[in-house]
Amino acid sequence: MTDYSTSLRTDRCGDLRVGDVGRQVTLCGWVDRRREHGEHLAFVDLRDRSGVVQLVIDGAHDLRSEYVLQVTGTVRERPADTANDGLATGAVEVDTTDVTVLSTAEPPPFPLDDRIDVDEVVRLRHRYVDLRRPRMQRNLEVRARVNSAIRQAMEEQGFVEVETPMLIASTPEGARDFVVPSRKEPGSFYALPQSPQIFKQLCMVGGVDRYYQIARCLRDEDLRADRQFEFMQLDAEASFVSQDDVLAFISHAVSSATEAVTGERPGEIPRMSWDEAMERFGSDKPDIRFGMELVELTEVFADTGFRAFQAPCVKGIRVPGGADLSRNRLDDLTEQCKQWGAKGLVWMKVEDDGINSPVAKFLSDEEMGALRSTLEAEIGDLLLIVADERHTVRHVLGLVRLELGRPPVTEGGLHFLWVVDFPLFEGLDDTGNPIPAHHPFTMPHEEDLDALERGDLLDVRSRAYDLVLNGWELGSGSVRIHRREIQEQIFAVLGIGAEEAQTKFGFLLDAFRYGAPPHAGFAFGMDRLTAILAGEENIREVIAYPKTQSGADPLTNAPARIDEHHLTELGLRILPPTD
RNA sequence: GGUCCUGUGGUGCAGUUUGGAGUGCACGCCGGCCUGUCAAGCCGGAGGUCGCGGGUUCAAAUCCCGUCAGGACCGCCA
Repeated sequence: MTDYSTSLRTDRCGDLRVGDVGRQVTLCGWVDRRREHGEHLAFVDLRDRSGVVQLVIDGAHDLRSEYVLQVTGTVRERPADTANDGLATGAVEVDTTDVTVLSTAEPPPFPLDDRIDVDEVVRLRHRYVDLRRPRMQRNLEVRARVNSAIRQAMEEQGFVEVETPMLIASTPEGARDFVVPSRKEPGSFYALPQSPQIFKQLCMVGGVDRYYQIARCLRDEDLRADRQFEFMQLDAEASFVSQDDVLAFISHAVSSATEAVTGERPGEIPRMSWDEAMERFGSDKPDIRFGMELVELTEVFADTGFRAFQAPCVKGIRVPGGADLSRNRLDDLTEQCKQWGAKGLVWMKVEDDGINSPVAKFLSDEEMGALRSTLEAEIGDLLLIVADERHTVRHVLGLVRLELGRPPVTEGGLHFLWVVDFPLFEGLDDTGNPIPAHHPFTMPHEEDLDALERGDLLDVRSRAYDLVLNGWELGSGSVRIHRREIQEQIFAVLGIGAEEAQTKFGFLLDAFRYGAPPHAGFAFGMDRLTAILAGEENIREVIAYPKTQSGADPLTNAPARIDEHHLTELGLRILPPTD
């Protein structure tokens, strides 16, 4: 039990219980609420990180909201019928004899009440006030507990924490780098790390056979509910291991973090192949908390006369009870599907007297029957069908499924999932070169080395894997290539020549010449894991000082201009805006 | 780069569809009353560039155009 007493206080407000009755205590905290009954009786809820306790004050005091107080008094049991069951300290109160105002305060810019959703930019501008709210206190605590549990879990498994630099050389692949100008070498720039990827692989060559780091990563890409410019990853890498070993290490870590927050350890995390995830859920990060899976209909319409269904792939989803969606909503949904890349969306309402759909007249009775039985349609359901190239159908229906079925973050439990057997390449670019799905050091699946040899590149799976939680991609990893000839083969199919490879990745390739162990690793986003465990839809809620969607910080007004002489020193000049 | 939603006293909202005086609700704030409240209660009061700019109109929070800010999403994030 931590001792929270200090020179200024004996106890924390929220810790007082019936067992403390009779004790004289000194407390420090903020005025949460006041209930004044004239000159001779006032109730003041005093709040600190631990919670609130009711002070009973006799005599006049000018105590306003958010004043910081030090009070001394005696803990006593509340009179009969005045206990507050809704409060942890509700059985007691402090009969206050001394009150010292440590700080006065202006009225807060917004109510410190978790029941009211205040505009986020107002909260961020006064984040120091926002952080006093129980919700934020709790989220920061959840975050700290997750961090601690992850560290402990990695260390239990023999991982060594190694710190890697923030000022590094820009690497050409991947996300847009944040850059930092060099003063000593004007015109040259450092990049801030998108991840410690190369450093951790160098650690493997360096004999650190189990590396981990809770690392800050920075990517200059557009922000989202689950993405900030800077974010924290558990980054890990191990030597002399297989994919299964890595999955076990990371499963242990996320299970420990989950247990630390919820008190319950999740069972073994199931695995699903990338192909199955795409076929059944239309996503490589399937949210398996709910059904509405994608159902294959290509065969049903193999000989159809309906032109819109004469496509390489037809799939549908059944929305239980969705027949009451309005025509407007369906039109919006159809429009959205077009924006997502489909030619259109076919909807059918299953009603008492048959199928209600604008396209029903184009389909034969056999097709209708087969459709209903394949989708297991029941009266009151809505059926949504997309026909197109297979990847488009999966993608669009996957988004439709989430749009219509995704539960709130706090519902449906915690469903971790390993997605394995990713393709090595996700397609071909305009010049016919394959696009690596992961990074170019990802080991091809050993069973698919023949296909790689033959040049059937899109059939080659990789030893890459993702960890998914409730439809959020927590992170990804892979077995790395440590053999020179396979690396050269990959570079060759990627169209990267020996010289280019040397320029881009020279120091890693050089390192590999000095004895590279087989190794594999993983990294996952701590903010995302923490948000879901805290029941938040948005990682900003678990970050003390986040940025808005445009990348600004309303608290400090970053980003900001810098002085001319500062620019000059760095050899920089700002161009006029172009438009 | 794109689609959609939001912007009204300190805070949360209604009002915008169908133009007619800044019209309303709740919280907070200020003052008064109040000895068992706990989202205390009662009485009174203050507080507004309806995000900003332009247009239409006799008249704009309301309609139109532009712009800024915030949010959700697509693209992007090897």
